[in-house]
Amino acid sequence: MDKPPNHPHDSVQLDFASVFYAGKPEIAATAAALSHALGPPRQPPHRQLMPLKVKVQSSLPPWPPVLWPTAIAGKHPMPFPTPPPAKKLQVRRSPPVLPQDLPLSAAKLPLPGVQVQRPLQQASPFLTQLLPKMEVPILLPMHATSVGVMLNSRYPWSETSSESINGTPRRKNCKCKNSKCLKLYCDCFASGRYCNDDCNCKNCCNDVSHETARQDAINAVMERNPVAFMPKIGNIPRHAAQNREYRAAEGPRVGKHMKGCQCKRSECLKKYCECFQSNVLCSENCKCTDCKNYESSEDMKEMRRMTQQHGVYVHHVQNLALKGMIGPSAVLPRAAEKFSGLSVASLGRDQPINNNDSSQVLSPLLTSVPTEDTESSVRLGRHGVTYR
DNA sequence: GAGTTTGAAACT
DNA sequence: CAGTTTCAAACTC
Repeated sequence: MDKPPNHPHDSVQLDFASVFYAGKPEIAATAAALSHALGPPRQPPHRQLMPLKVKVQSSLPPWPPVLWPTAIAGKHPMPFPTPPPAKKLQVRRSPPVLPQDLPLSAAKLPLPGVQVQRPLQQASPFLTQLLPKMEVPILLPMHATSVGVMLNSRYPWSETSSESINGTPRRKNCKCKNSKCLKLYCDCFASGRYCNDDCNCKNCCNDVSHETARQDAINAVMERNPVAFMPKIGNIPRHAAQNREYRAAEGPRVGKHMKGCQCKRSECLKKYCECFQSNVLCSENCKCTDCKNYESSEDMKEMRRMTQQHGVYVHHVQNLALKGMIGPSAVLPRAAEKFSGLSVASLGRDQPINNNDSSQVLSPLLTSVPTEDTESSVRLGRHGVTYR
């Protein structure tokens, strides 16, 4: 059994980075003001990522092994990692929900397997009044081995449930050979899990007996990319994150890949594409080529429909597309119809995002955007993306 | 099940 | 930071 962490557990720490991740830098400024009002942070401010720390009475047990509510966590309880260096983004604890979607008002909700006994609103009357009104998704980044980390994986929608969702199997076990399961190549590692007996990995160091090496690897990853363990899918509406029916609904999820994909050959219609695999549409974050993972793409619709209904990988659909039975020609008129009268800001993903390949259906809609070149036109559209 | 393709992660 | 290499999953045969 792992030793409890040596954390003071009488505080809840919000990190401004969370707010930045949520795309709300202005809220971060507010949080900074709050932080100032509540007193100096324990750690010196680091650039703009000055932590807001709210001291509250503690009734949390000092060391509950993080009991993931499902079997996702594998057979081992996740030990609380040792805190990374102060410059790293960190927070003391957070519930196992999609953090980008966690409003402060939801922080008081009891979550499976985790006791949240001290709602943030209780920390300060000021917070109580102000924060719930913000409707701000608050990220609660955590150490790389903690619950929050588990939200970062290639199967973001299977994180909160042990069962398969609409035929989508839950996380697979890895088969790593060379990475020792200590790099982000390993999905177990990337999602904060220990490998288990069901994995087929070799020379695995992602287990309790290699905790030191594992921690070093985590730190190394965080060094390269402080948000490496953050959830990859963001902008998920509050109700969606925890609503099983919503998650199981047919069609792409609402939300987007935070980093975006860079697919070149898969047209973002295969699981190579992280967006497609995560069942979200590509977004302005993506740098993909020949993307067909956008809302009105018939290819995408058909691919998803067949995948979900038959559980068969739908190369058939691609063949249809190649034969011209479905494809961009079917997309454009619809897009044109939808686009007419809409502002650039509503372009969204109703049309191909990236036209790096000029041979690919350069939509006349895009050329109608008054910009200097096509690429910038596309970018304008991307930044105006709206999701319902 | 072996081999190929793909794109993210890691490295230079 | 762009280009290259490594890696493991997805995919094909």
